[in-house]
Amino acid sequence: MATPTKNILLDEQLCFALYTASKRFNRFYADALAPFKLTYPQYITLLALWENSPMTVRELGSHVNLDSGTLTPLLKRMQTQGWVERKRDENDERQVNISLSQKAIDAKPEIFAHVNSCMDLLGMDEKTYNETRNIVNFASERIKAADPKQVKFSDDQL
Amino acid sequence: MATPTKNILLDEQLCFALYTASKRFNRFYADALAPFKLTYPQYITLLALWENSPMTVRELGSHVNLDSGTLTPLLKRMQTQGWVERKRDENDERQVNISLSQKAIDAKPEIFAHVNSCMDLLGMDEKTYNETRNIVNFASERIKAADPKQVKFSDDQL
DNA sequence: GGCTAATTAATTGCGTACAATGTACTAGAA
DNA sequence: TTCTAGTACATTGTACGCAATTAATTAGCC
Repeated sequence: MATPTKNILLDEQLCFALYTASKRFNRFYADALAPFKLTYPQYITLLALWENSPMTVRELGSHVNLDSGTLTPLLKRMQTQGWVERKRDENDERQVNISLSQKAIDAKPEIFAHVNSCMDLLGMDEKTYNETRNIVNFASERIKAADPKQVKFSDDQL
Repeated sequence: MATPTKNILLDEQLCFALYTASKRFNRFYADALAPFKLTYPQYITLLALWENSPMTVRELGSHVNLDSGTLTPLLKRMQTQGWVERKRDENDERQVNISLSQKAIDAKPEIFAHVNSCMDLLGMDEKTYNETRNIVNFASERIKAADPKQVKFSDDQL
């Protein structure tokens, strides 16, 4: 006889926990970043650029795990709002270099200070925060490595 | 003097870890659910309905943490594909009752079995899986409780 | 009953996500 | 040099996610 189908409850799912937590953080940052009119993906784009600017769209995408289909319109909006500049590379015209605007450079301390103030609301000490992140990253690596396409559909018959 | 602005590195952020893990799980499930032509939000909608059907759009939304702006088009697509039925309540015509189709009831064991097979790929034992979920949920509750809107923008001057 | 406030979905508009495709460009082989 | 891959970005199409608005209905109050 087939293995009895284990029931799957929504609230017991790790994926649902991550999905929900990610959405909540998204809303949290939407509020925290509202004074600067930045969205969360725009904020992480700035974080990446503050660490290293300029970068090509490709380099940027590898840091924030987004492809050009997402980044191109996002960066155009950020350009319109004066956060970044987009310049096609003179040597290799396939590439577009993304650099921080003066506004973004100037706003960095202010944004950091405000975001840090908001983070204090979480009431998580540094140890808990770091442990949580490490555990999430551990699971994340496992998910990344797994490839469901290799699971034969007939496996349900086991 | 002002508190020195602590630097914020992308890879050290809990939010980024959750954001990335959530996207990876999304892709994981996109592959795992491909044989059934279901997306991840559609799958959690089915999970909720398998636990309790029918439900109104509002009840369903409170289980999966989505509002009608997301659910209405999602449910219409699921109706088109034969997973659910949508019927306006006869007593209170403001409400729409969502119920499982026979197809969804019949497919449950098959979907559970296949998803469980895919989950085995993660190579996480039950203890690790549950601990990870509990830690994520703990952080999630903290995020939910925090309200950045109450942080005065002048806090950066501290 | 008739008026008003609250409730519930649906709609609209904007911003991601990402697969698939298109286009411009570069570089290496014949 | 011409052909051919390969690379990098842009575009298109589909599907969320959610705030804000609208529309329909119900319920409370006089």
